Amino acid sequence: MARPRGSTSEITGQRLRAAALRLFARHGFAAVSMRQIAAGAGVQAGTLYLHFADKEDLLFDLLRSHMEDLIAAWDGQARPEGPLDRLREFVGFHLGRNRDHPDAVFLSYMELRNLGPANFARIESLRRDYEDRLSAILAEGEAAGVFACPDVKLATMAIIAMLNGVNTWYREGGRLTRERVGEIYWGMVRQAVAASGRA
Amino acid sequence: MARPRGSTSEITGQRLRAAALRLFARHGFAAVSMRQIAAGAGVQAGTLYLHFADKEDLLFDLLRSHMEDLIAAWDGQARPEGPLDRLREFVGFHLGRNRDHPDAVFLSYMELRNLGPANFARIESLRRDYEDRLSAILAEGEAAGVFACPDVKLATMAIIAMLNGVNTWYREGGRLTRERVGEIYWGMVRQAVAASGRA
DNA sequence: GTCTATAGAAAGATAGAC
DNA sequence: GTCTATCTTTCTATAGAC
Repeated sequence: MARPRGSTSEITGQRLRAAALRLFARHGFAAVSMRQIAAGAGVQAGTLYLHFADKEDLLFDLLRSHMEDLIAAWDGQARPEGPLDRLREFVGFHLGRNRDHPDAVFLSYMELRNLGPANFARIESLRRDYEDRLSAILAEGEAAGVFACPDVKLATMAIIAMLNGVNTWYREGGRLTRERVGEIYWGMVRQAVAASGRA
Repeated sequence: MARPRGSTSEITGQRLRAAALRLFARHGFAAVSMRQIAAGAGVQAGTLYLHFADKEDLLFDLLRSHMEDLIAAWDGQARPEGPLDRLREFVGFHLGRNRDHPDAVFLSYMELRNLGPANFARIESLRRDYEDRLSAILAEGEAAGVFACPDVKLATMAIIAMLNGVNTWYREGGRLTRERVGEIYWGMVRQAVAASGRA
C-alpha cells in the first residue's frame, strides 16, 4: 500500500498476493503451502518471508486490502439522491464488486477463522463499516416512508447474504446475463423492503 | 448407515463422525489432522482407517448423510395446503435445520472443494434435489397467481442464500430471539416473491 | 477392533551464500 | 532481493502386535 511503486520488491509482492489469493480461494488457506504460493509467483519459498512475516500475515494483507478497497470504492462514487435509487445503486455496486473480485469475496467470508483474534477483529470491523453503508440507506428510506423493514440490521444482513449467493452459482455464458440477474435481484430486494404490502 | 446398531464399531464410528464434523467446521477440512479427529473420539489415529477409507471418505460421509437427512426430514413432515403456507413452512423448516445443524450446514457449503469429482457430483445432486422442493413451491404459487417471481430458479437461490446467512451472524442470547428472526425473515421472503407490488 | 510404532512425504520457517 | 539448503515438526497412511 505504501511501498515504492514499480520497484522489484513491489512487483514480486504483488505477484505473491495474486498467487496467494487465487490459491487460497481455490483450495483453502490451510491446504495451500508457502511453496505453492512462491511457485505461483515464480520465486522460491524463502522469498515469501521477505514480504510477509508468516502465512497468516499474508492472508490478513489480502483480506484487509480487499475490504479497504471495497469501502473506498463505494465512498468514492457519486451517489444518487433518494433512498430507493441509492439502494438500487448499492445492489448494482455490490454485485459488480462480487463479479470482479470473486476470490477475495470468497476468502473474506470463508477464511476469517484462520486469523488470530486481533486480525480477526480488524477485518470484522471493516466489514461492519461496509454493512453500515447499506443500513444507513435502509434507515433513511424507513424514515422517508419508502421502506418498511421490521429491522434494519436484519434487512442489511439478508440483502448482503442474498447478493453474495450469486457468486456461488452464477457461471458466465449460462441461461442469464449478469445484467438480467442484477435486474431480477434488484426487484427482489426492492420488494423485500418495500413499504407497501407489509401485513 | 447400514451397520449393526449398538455395536462397539458403530459407537466408535459415530463418535468419529461427531468429532470430525465439529473439527472440520471449526478449523476447516485441510487444517484438521486425522490424529485430532481420532483424539476427539477417544481413539488412536490408526483406528480411523477401520471406519473410513481415507480423509475424503470421512468428509463425504458427513456431507452425504447431512443432505439425505435434510431431504428425508422435509419429505417426512406434513405439508400445509396452498403455496403461501407451504412457503412459510419451508422458511421455518430451513431455519430450524440450520439452527440445529450449524456445523453440517457450514461444511456442506464450504468444504465441497475437498471432494473428488464423483463425490462432488453426488452432493451437488442432493443439494439440487432439496432446492427443487423450494422451486416447486414457488412455481405452484406462480401458477396460482399468489407469487410473481420473474425467475423461479433465481428466487430459489436468493431465498436459500438469505436464510443461510442467519447462521453467520446469529448468536444465542442476542438482541432478537430465533422466533422473532424467523418472523422477520418470513416477512422479507414473502414480500420478495409477492404477486402484488411488482413493477 | 484397537493399539503402538513407523515409513515416507511434505509442511512452516530460517540461515547463509550470492 | 532472491536463491539453495536444511532444521524441525507434522502430516497421511500402513504394518503388525494384542
